[in-house]
Amino acid sequence: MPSQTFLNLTEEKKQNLLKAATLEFSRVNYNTASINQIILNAGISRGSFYMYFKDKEDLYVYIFEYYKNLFQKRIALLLEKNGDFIETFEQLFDEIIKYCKNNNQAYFKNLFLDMKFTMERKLLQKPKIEELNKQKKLLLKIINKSLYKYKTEEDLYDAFSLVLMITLTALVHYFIDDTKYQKIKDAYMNRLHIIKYGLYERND
Amino acid sequence: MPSQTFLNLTEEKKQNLLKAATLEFSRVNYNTASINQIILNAGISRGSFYMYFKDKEDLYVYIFEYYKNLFQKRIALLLEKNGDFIETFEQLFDEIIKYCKNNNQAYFKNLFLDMKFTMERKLLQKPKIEELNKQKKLLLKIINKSLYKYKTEEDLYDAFSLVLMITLTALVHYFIDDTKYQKIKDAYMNRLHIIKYGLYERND
DNA sequence: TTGACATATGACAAGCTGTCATAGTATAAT
DNA sequence: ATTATACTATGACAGCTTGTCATATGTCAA
Repeated sequence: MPSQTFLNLTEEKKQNLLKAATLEFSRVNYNTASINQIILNAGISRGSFYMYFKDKEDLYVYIFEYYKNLFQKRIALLLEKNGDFIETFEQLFDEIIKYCKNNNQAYFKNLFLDMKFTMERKLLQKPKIEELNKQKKLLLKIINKSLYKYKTEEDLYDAFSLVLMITLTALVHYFIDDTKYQKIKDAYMNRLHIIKYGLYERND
Repeated sequence: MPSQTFLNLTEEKKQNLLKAATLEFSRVNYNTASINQIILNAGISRGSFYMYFKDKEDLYVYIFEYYKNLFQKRIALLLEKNGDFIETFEQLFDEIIKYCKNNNQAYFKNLFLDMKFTMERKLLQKPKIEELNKQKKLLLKIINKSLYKYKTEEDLYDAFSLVLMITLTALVHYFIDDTKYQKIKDAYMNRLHIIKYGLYERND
């Protein structure tokens, strides 16, 4: 979380630092990214940086959260898709790829390659528990329960997070070898198909 | 890949270094782990270390591969499970947790928390392509195709990797809050259930 | 014993991070 | 207009990191 000092800064100054940081996180992966390089990019002093952010991770998460919120809002798409979250993710997959291609592609590439399994949880969570529950409730309200076998809220929410994870993995695959969109999309669709109708022949 | 120099070392010396490294990777996560600390633990000189391994990652991967191979061998369990890889993973999940609890638990905790989405691919791959294909072929030979809707090798292999991913995620969840085994196991089983029989009510 | 080769060493340069005493700037109050 | 107060900016610094390299030591064969 950035300090109040940072938040008080003029929009210009804030954007300047965030741009400088994004540039560095585009150049190399998270581990290799250097605060030295960021303050050089931004043209600010070492002391100032530590006035604004606790450390590199603090800054990284802040930028990450921005995009996270951006994509999270698009969950509104659920309404257009009649509460079918599988179809929703299917479209989001393409939207996200398109967005990443047009905005800081290199940044997103490093982001997805650095993406950890633990992130899935971060993506599902708003910082505060009340917020989380609110989001969860909203989601469960929008979801068209009649579509699915599993009716309890817990089951549906877990199914939702499963599809989120599959989507994330597909995005990561796409950014590993960014040439083969169609191949990755097909594999992604296959996985969704399994989720929809199951893998087993028999149906006991 | 360690140098020939390292491989030539006596078993004792090799184990000494690997133990020292595992100790450091147990103490802190990968990023924070320090080569300085490792050579201190091992009682060897800086120069020697770089004689053996290119850098920290090189060493980390080497240790990782050891356990990877260990668990990979247990895929033989498929035979006992009549070629049902879902049931196979179900049991492997418990075996792996048990193993980790009894061996370097802290190391595995950090390993799983650091686990990236890109790892899924590493886990599916043997270094050489011929080896990979051999493994893939073997797998497809063992798998009981009659169980599944999807019959082509590509589809089955992708389904396999999907279940692998779900298992990995469950393991990561377990190591995030290691108290709640039953809760994580239940969620894992739910996910496998979805994979088996599908999520949709209708079946078109 | 000598050479040739493999292995081990630690001082070193170059880089990094986080801190802190100091300096500067803005806003409010007298 | 001047002082007080609070906020903001600075860069030198200590203490850590890594990877390299000239040098030293060990080992085996001729």
